[in-house]
Amino acid sequence: MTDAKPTTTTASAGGVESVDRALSIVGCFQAGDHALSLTEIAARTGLYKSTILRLTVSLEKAGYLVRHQDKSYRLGPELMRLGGLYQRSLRLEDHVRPVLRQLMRETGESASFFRREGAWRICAFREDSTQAIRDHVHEGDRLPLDRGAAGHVLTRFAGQGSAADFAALPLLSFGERESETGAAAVPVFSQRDGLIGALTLSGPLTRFTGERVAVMAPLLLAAGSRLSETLGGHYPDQPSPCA
Amino acid sequence: MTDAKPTTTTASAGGVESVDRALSIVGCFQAGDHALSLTEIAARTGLYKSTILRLTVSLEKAGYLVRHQDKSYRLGPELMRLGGLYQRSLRLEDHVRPVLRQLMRETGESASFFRREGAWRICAFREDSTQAIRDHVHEGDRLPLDRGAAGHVLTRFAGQGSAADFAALPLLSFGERESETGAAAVPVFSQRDGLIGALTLSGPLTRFTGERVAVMAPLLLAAGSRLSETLGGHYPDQPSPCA
DNA sequence: AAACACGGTTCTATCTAACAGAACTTTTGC
DNA sequence: GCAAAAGTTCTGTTAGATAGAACCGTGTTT
Repeated sequence: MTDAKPTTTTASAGGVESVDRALSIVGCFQAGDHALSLTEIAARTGLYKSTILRLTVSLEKAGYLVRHQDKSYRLGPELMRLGGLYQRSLRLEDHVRPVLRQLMRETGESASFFRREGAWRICAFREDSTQAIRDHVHEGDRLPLDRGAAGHVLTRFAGQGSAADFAALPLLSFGERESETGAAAVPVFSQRDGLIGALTLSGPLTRFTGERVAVMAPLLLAAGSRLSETLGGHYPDQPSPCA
Repeated sequence: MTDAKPTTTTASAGGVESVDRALSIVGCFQAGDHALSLTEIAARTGLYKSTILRLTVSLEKAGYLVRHQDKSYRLGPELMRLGGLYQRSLRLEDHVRPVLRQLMRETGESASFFRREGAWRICAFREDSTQAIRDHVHEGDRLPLDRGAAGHVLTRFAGQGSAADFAALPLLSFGERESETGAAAVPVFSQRDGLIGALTLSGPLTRFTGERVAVMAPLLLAAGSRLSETLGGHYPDQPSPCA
């Protein structure tokens, strides 16, 4: 074994060890990586090169990795195709995307929709602000659930939320995850699934002053309420049209 | 073995069989699938349920699948994160996206950037037309290389292209891949890699008349040339600024 | 020109991980 | 309530996967 240890283990968790290893190869790619050498992958995963060579043949066949002539490995296009399948399997884009676009137009800040997945929140949809200074989150990014306005919404409204919870909306954060980023978020409900996500505005702290938040808040609340209604859910004091 | 046979085989191709199997589980999800049952996955992959149950534990741990309380499986968020990593690893978005947006604004049709990956072409970036009637391709989609204007560009200009090839631009297609879709495409070059992709306009045949194509052609050619220059490549008769 | 370092590739003895598929349990539909 | 279908558990067998040494090719240094 080379000096780094694989982070995955099947000892107590079930699963198939060689699948774990293969996916750890894919998972060792990071933002900013253009390509990785065999040696670099070995260093990052702790797997023997001979093991990697065999595992990567399967990954290449499936389109998860591409090997180039200089022997380097790059992530492959099948990941993007599957990522799009995942995003569309949520069946939310037609509802969420227009609302994000409008919020971005109205407020000038980046508008995102986060979903909870286990102990994380996933940026499922995003419309970046057109301003040069903005926070950088990408669709697909996985962020911690215990930090940021969206994380607080996804935690606090998991059980539908009380009147006091709603009265506190939008939930705000100042530099919790990224020291210079502010955010405001509200919940989104559907009829079938209850809380399905958090609608969020985010940007640099300098643009999240009290005055600016006072302007954004009613727009965000209205958008969250309207989107919930579109999906068959509703905020309190606004009965569902189906009720 | 259940009645369907797995499509992947390692008999002559190398690789690790259980990794092939695991990835065939992920790969059996199709557009329109919201969730799949264990039985449905077994039918699509030809794997025993007991085998699937073990393989999916690894896939769930890695975030590629999510198992819900009703026992169904859905694609997981890690795919979207990795898909985004792949897209950004191309290091093209900052150059390509603005050009696609402008082309879409100027022409009203969907603008895409396709890359070749083996025997396929991948839609790496896309700006959908805002018109209600438009063709439906998504970023990440994999399309055949031997059909469509973009496919012809990626084939014909692989070796830089001759003067006659450039004179024929933009390459056109009418209902080759989708019977009601028209497309026009030009190549994009970079200094380091030569042909890196095809810039494409596409839409319903009814909007790809001779007159309409005559309007689009110079806009598309200018965009392809400009984008190539931005990336250090160039079209003939337009020497590289670095030369 | 020779030696060395590094990255990538091949090979194989060993062992255990993975599978097939039966049996069992739970859920669903009639 | 019962049958069918879906999901889950179990285990004997063996073939597949690994560890890691040996080898090869390329680039650098002396």
